[in-house]
Amino acid sequence: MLDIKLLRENPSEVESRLNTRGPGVSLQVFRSLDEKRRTLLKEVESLKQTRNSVSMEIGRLKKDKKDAAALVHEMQVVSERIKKLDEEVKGADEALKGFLLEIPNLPHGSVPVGVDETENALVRSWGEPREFTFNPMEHTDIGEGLGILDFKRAGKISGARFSLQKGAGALLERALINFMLDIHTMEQGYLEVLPPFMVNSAALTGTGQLPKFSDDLFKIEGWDHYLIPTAEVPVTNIHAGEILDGPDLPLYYTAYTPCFRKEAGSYGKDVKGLIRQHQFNKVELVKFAEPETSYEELEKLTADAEEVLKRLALPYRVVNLCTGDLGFSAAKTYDIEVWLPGQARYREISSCSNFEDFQARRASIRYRPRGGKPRFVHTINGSGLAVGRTVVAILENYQTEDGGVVIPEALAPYMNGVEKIEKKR
RNA sequence: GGAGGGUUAGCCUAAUGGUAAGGCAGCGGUCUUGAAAACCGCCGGGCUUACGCCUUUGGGGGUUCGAGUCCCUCACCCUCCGCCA
Repeated sequence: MLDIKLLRENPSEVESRLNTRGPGVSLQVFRSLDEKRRTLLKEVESLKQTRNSVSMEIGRLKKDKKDAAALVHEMQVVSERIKKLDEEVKGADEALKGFLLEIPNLPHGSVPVGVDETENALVRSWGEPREFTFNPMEHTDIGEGLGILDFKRAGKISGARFSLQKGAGALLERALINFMLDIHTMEQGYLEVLPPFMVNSAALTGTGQLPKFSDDLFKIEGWDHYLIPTAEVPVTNIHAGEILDGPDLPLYYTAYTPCFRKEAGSYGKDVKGLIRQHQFNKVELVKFAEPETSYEELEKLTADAEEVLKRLALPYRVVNLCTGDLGFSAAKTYDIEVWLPGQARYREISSCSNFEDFQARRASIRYRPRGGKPRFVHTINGSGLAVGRTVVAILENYQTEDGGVVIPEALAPYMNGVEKIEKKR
């Protein structure tokens, strides 16, 4: 949610910055709603002032055993009017809030202006894609060939966009989760949390998935609960409605969770394999920081996610998403894209964003600077990393000509002695 | 699923239906070489240049001139019973 004062004071600037995300945002509606609300508020507040003081007078008269009938009658009329106006104010409030909840965040000044992902800016790249002496396969063929990925049976159990991992395939997933969490907790200072995988609608509104993107979410029938689309939702909401101590900031959290997404509107895209699933595992990094340091923290968080790829010796690049490709709640986002030899292209494996105070305002997450008044924190999060896509990257980058897969050296301690996944003869 | 108890500001704790009291922590000041103690002030949110005004007792609704207080309802927490990995 944007600061309402900013919308009042600089509507045209806000409008033009929002429009770099794509056409169609108009603040006309806001102006009229806001003015209507303030007019109503003025009238009802002055009536309440009258009622408050007269009611006190009535109390005094009754105490002195004097007659107050005339004043009581007068206030009956005033109260009726207040009741009616209060309803109008409530209506105006809800309309205004509803409007504000659907306005996306303002892009940061360092975000390149552009229409779609073709205009994202390359920030850096790391590692050299391996030269193959044979034609590299896609992860689906490798995995099915090794008997560690079984999409056919996953389809039988659950349908399209689900997977069944077996043997070394299941172990690899579990090893990666532990590997990533260990780096984040033991070396980078994040506190591990294991949050609920179902959240209520208030939490989803806090981080920005609701009210606008309910189509992407799995809702539990008959409950006000949804499966989480990312650990960002439960972890960011850990501090919803709280005032944190300034000296405690920044706070670093990491969490492993499965994530559930409908992937509505992606029909035909990545239908094969582990790339785009209704359920996938992810290790998430979440930070709460003071506004003055939030962009430094974004750089550090992105580097923390990159470290995982470096340890696994997987080539990647980092791009700065342009305004048109930016997510609803983000002010700035770095995507980390890993090299996939089977597809001969880079694919997103992590998305690291600074939300500034956009989520903090929606979820009411504040901190008290030493001795000062409460201020909204800045929230930063990113994947560290998407586990399923890391499996894809390992299968494709470490494949051998005989159809096997070598386990990256750094992962060896987590693989119970398995050094290479090989075909059974 | 059933029964009972609870939710007041960052924390703790009051308030015969009469308009949220007090303490702790924190911040500023006086005093002090410095600190502590003591004393004074500030210390939920919004509007206002200001004086002030409105609002806030878990959420929503009702009764009333007036609700922390009475009624209804929902959420959450605690205790016990039932069921259960």
